[in-house]
Amino acid sequence: MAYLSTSESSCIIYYNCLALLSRHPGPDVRSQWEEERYPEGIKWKFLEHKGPVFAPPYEPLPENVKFYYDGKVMKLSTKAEEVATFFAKMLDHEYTTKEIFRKNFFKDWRKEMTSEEKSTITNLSKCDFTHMSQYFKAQSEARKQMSKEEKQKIKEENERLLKEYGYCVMDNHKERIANFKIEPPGLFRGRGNHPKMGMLKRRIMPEDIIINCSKDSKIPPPPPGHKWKEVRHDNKVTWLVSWTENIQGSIKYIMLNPSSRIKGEKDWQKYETARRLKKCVDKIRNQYREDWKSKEMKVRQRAVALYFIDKLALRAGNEKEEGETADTVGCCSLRVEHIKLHPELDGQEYVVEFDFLGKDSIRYYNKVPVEKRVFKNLQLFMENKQPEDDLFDRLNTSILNKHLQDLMEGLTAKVFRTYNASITLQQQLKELTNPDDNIPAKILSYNRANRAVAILCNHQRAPPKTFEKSMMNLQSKIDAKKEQLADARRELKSAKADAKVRRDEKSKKTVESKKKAVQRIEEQLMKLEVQATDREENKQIALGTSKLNYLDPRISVAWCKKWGIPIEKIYNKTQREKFAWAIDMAEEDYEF
DNA sequence: CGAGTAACTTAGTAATTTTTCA
DNA sequence: TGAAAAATTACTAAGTTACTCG
Repeated sequence: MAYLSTSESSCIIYYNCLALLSRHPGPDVRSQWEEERYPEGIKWKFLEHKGPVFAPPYEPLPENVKFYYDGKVMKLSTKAEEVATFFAKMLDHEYTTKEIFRKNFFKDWRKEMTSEEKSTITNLSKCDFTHMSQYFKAQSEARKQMSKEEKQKIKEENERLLKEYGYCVMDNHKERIANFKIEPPGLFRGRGNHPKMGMLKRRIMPEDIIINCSKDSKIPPPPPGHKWKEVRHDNKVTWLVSWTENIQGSIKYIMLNPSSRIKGEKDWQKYETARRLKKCVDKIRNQYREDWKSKEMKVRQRAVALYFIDKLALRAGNEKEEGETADTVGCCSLRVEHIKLHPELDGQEYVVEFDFLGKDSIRYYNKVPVEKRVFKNLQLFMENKQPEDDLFDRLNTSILNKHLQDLMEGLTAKVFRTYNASITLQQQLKELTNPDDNIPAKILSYNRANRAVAILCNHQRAPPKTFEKSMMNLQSKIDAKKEQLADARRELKSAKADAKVRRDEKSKKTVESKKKAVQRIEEQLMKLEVQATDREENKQIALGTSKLNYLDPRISVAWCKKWGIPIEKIYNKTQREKFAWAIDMAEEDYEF
């Protein structure tokens, strides 16, 4: 598309044109869309939706499902029973064995009890939820055993819900909503060692809900007998619905799907900012290397932190309120206890050993050789400090981001992650793609490039429970295929011998077809082996997060075009929807 | 500044659906 | 054709960043 420029200022126009072209172009396309270059901060002009879908009401257990306290049957009040079922449903989970979880749960559960229940039920260990738990297991089993028709009915009901509540209209477009269902009540499951795990997540009522839509839209009615907390018309924000959650007191939102115009444009902008960083990253690197020598402690700390963020793709690391969340850190919040300095380690000089829990309590462990000056600075920062003291005591994310803003408009710490991820993919693809490879081998190269990024960003996953088994299955498949290949080769050989003797057309044909068979099997074997390699290398690494959030999709699209790889091999349906803008726009010569 | 809040992006895991293969 | 495995989607927690207010 010739009119597509990659400059940021034309993003909005481009996207709107694209959206229109691919949807239903009206007669006055241009003027209509050019109007939509909103003034500062305005996100939309028209917004209409149906409001959220609430969690289904609690259905009390059948009479024959019992709860036992201290060995004796006890009938619970509806409210207490509901909370008890939350615990019962998690009985098989490790959570329910954790002291903090049990303590928090019991405290919140007691709040829901009648005074009578409260005086009887004083010890969680005397509570027997096993019958309830069995009942739920049977229920889920029964759900699996449902007939085709019953399943179909449920599916249709879900589709109806989606059709009715899953879409909104924002400025002439019907857009998919990401999370139109309100989170149901349950027990809070934090990640890692969360001090609030097990607390009761209360049921959200219409009275908790703030609706955001335009004044001239049809305002969604609250459920009968209820009222919204508030209806507002704020077009400086993108959310449709919000409520305050009771565990951390934070606000939750209903927003649009990543395929929507508003999210797509923002995503595009993000990558354009990262590309602007590409242009000045050398200058910035020289600058922070100079700053390592600064007389000012604050400047030195800032420069070393920025070096880590750039080199290791660490997150900014905001301060967190102690006791409110799991103890995790990012760059600016690193403590002395999180790094070890090795003047020499395994033949390398000036090695820094990192060991800390990052976002989602995922462990970051890395031994990194650094420049001497960085090393000396770190020694300085750690002087006279306790393990639990901040490494960068003169620095926080606000100071760092203010500095970055001065270096480049729109630059913040997270832009470095985006930049380094995308540039790494591009460079790895160049390095790893072998033009002579077939498609599966090229895709392996792509996955390896993707993997390099995931490793850089420390995107981990728990190894799948069935990993070992599935590897073994694959290996036996490979072995079987090898045997099949040996057989086919033998057959080919004898056919050749036969043809030599007979010298007729028919036996020649047989040779040809046997040759083809061998080739086919060789290819199949190769595909299996590639698959095995790929899977093994992926054991603990999650590719999805970087693909979805850090890699400029135009790099991948261009790579597919260049090597004739169908885009479906790289992006599934959801991903193609999210990256529709990139798929239409990037040509094979696209450079990040 | 420093604390607090709002808005939005990024994240791993659980649940569900689709595909594969005996 | 149905069970197992793989792929996808749903879910919601946990980050970052900008901004306000005293």
